[in-house]
Order: sequence, then C-alpha cells, then structure tokens
Amino acid sequence: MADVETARGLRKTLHDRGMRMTPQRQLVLDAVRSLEHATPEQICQRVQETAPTVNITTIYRTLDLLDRLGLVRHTHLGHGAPSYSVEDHQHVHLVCHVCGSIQEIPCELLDPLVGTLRERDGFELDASHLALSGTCRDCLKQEQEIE
Amino acid sequence: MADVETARGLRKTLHDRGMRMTPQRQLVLDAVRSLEHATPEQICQRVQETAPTVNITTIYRTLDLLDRLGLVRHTHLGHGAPSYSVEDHQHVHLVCHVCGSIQEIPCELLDPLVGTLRERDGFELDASHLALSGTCRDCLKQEQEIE
DNA sequence: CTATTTGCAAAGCTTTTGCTAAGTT
DNA sequence: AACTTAGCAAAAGCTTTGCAAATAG
Repeated sequence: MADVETARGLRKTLHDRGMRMTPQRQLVLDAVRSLEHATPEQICQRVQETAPTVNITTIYRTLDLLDRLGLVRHTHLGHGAPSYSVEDHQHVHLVCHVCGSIQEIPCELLDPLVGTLRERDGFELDASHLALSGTCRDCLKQEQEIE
Repeated sequence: MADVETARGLRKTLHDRGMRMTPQRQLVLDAVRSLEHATPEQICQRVQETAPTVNITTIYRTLDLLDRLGLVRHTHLGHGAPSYSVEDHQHVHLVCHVCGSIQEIPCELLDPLVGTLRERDGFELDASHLALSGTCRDCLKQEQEIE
C-alpha cells in the first residue's frame, strides 16, 4: 500500500501517477479528517471557510480521487448524499431500514469476517466504514405489537 | 414478523395499518421479485409493460412502503440509483471501491456476525442484501505494482 | 511549453412534493 | 362522507460534463 498518510507521502503518490498536490486537495482532505462522516455539501462549506472560491465541483472531483487512493471512504447511510470519512475512523454503522436510525458499533466485531473473506476471496474488507442494514430493537418491538 | 410472503398475508398486513392492497402495489412487488437487483427506473419499465399509465412516483412510493414492511430491500452498489430486490434473494456483495467491481458470496458467511449483533444490540441484521466495501484481489495486486 | 487542475455554468439524473382526481370502505 | 391511493407536473436535490482560464512542472 502506497504511503498516503503523510502530506509528503500523498504528494509522492500523486506524483507517481502524474498528478499534483494542490491547496484544494489538502483542504478537502483536512475537512474530511476533521468532520468525520460529512456529505460533499458539508465538506464544501468547511473548505470555503478557508478558501471561499473553491467550487463544489472540485469537492466532488477531489473526493472521488481520494476515495480511489484509499485515503477516504464513502458510505451510504440511508438515501440521499453519501457520507465521507477518513480511513481510520473506526466503527461500523447499523442502519435500521424501518425507521432509518443509525447506531455505531466497534469494528472489531467484524474481525472474523475480515479473515474469512481474505482467505476465501482475496478480498480486503474495509471494516472501518460499513453500513449494515437490518431492523433495530425498537422497530422489532413495534412490529410485534401490530401483529 | 407479520406474514407478508403471500398475497393474502400482505393484504392483511396493509389492512392492519389502515392501508390497501392495490394492483399497482402487486405489480411493483412482482417486478422486484422477477428482476432481482433492479433500479426504480427498471422496475417502472417492467410494470409499464403491463400497466403503461403507472407513474414512476408510484414506483418510488411503493418501493418505500415495501421496504418499510420488510418485503423488499435496497442496496447501494456504488454511486447512483439504489438497487431493490426481494427479501429472499440470498447473497452478499463485495464491492471494490477502487474499480467498482462486484462479486457475490453466500450469506451464510455472515451467520456468526448476525448472532453477535442480535445478542449484543438487539439488532436483526438482514444479511441477505449487504454490500461490503473493500479492495478486490486485482486492485490489491495493482497497488503493489505501482509501489 | 505541455499537461494537469480549477471554476463556472449548464445539463443530467434521481427523487420528492403538492395537488387534484379517482377509488375503497 | 371520510380516507387512502394514483397520476401529473413541477420542484428539489445531488452529481457530472464541457470548456476556458489558471497553474505547476
């Protein structure tokens, strides 16, 4: 895995691919790092606090780039805009498909699964940004009452 | 869990909530059942083969309803429109966040996790429509080559 | 000088909302 | 009559595209 954690590492990684490190890219990355689970819209607002002329198009392009480099991840929590966060923000989301509520659990709970997929499929599961869908405790209870 | 598998069961479930079974709802459900992993757009096209005047608004409203009843599930495979399928279409998707490729694995692999979440959080994980994000074998190999 | 990146405006696609008409109980 | 549902049109929300100007190597 290319070193991409440090500013210098990122610069080199980009350079190896014929790309450049720019102020905009640094600002977007900083914003994602500090916000945790932010939509492109929210990230744009944060970046514009420092550099008001940065366009949301650049936010989208940069998020896509950083995602492909593995520096950030996006998750679809329910419908609507996806939510971006940095790679090391460690937890898993339980999304209730009935009420839309979201709770977080430690991602260590997925360690067994990560191992299984690595051996079976050569697939490196990113357990740090998962949205798992199901029914939450409250909605299960309500279903029983209607029945 | 309310019986919702049969046409009669669905009718009753709806009735208990002050709702009705309609031809449109039946058609949408049939379409989702036969298509497997279809977008609202595709479902609409299928429904319109039988009933050309059904509006896509109705598709959206019905999918949302069926989702809340637990009859269908939606998954976000990458960006763009979500993909709907019936509850019993059993497999899990591994989505590569680098190249976007998708592979399927049997959902039994998640049984241990389902048990853990049920005990720990009272959360009933729906393991039949999951999209797990990570890096696929090919993209892992390519990363190593660039390095 | 060449290639990459940005900002801007416009277009594109998906989804939701407001409202009226139609259908059920 | 009261209430749910459907269709339609318009609006809203999110994302991408095309292109010229700016910037970096």
